[in-house]
Amino acid sequence: MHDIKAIRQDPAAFDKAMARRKVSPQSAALLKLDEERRSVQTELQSLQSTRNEKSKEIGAIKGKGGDASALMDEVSALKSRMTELEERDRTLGESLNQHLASLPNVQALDIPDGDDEEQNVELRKVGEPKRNNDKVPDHSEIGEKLGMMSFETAAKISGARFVLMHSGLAKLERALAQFMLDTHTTEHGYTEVSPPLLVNDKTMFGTGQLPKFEEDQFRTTRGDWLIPTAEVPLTNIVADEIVEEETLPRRYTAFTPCFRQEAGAAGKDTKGMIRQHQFYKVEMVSVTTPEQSEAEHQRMTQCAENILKKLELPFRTIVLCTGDAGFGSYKTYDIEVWLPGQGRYREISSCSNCSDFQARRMNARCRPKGEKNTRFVHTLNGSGLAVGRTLIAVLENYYDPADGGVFIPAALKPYMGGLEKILPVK
RNA sequence: GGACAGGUGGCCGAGUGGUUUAAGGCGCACGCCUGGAAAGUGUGUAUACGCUAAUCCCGUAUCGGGGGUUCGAAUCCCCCCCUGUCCGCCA
Repeated sequence: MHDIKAIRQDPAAFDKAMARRKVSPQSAALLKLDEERRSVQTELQSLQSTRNEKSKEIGAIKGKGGDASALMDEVSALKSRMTELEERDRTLGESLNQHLASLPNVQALDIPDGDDEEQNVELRKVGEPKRNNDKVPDHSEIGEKLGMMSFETAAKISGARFVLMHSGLAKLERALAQFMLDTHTTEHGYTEVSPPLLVNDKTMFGTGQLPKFEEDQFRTTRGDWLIPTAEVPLTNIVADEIVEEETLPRRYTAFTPCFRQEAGAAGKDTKGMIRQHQFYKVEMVSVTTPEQSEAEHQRMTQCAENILKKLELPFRTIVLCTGDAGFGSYKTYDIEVWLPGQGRYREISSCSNCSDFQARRMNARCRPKGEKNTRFVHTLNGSGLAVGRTLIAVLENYYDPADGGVFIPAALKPYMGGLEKILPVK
């Protein structure tokens, strides 16, 4: 959501920012609505003022037993115009808000311009990618050969884009989640949260899933939405709140299932568990002051990277160009893990600074100590990490071609009861 | 899911159509008093929009949310949401 006052102040700058997002100039249409609305409000408020004053007089006259019918007629005469203005004000406000809510966030100035992922820029690489001399199979093949991963059974039970795991792999998934949560809570200072997984319209609007991305979501028969990421409930913790700035930054983490229709992804990643309707993810969310968000963004990205370092998985971090960044993003770093089975890096985490974009939609504000005025908080979210994709990365990077087994990364052994290796079931 | 009772400022709480500009209390902030503190005492203490140099002043809106009746609504009517208690169901 954008600040109409800021657009009023510098319409050209706003159009320029939208142009980087491939959005045509919007300020003229927005300001026209805004101007008309304010003139309607000015007239309406002056009529309300008159009405209030005269009604008070009527009260005083009647209190003394006098006749106020002349004044009452006068106020009655204002009514039709007032109703008209109220209606107009409402309509204009709605169109203005709808228009503002449909536009993506402005991007940071230091972000590379670009049309798609081809123009993303690599910032750093950590770890040595294992070249595929050993002919590492795809994770789905590894999993099925282990006898612990079945897309067929999942398809029978549910349909396409689901997977069922058992034994060692089911436990490995749980171990990964535990390990990530423990690291974030004990080393990175995040507060663990167990949030609702079904949320209402307002919440989905707050983080920007609605109204534009409705077709990507699952909805219950009651009208609740299944969260597509824990970012949604975690960020909305501060919705409609005014928080003291001393208490910022606030850092939340949660381990939840995520549900996505993958509506626009037909034909993409149909094999394996890269892209599913349901997957587990450990999410990080930070709420900060405007001054803190840039540093917090770096910090959060490092927290995500730290998980991969501990798991000794090779990765690279990239900054998304203007054409590839998400709707609410001010700046986004993606972390991509090396998958030997695919012979390339694949997204495993996305860390975004949403500046005040979500805060405006949620009406989430903060107040500097001792000051009267409030301002909007900044919100950030990042995967820390996508558990399913991390499991894939472990399978492919720790695969042992000698016996088709998978070694357990040292960091996970305590969570796997000391197990060294997952071996195929006989 | 059903029945009943509720939802008023940071908190408690009065208020069933008009001097309510939401009483009063608590808390908080600042001052007075004091050697210092407590007690006492005075003042202030929501958010948004508009106007504006301004966080002053002024205007408007907001008493869970939305709509309606009325010259005038915290108060009356309708719909919805939430909380509590009891019943039912359930892990």
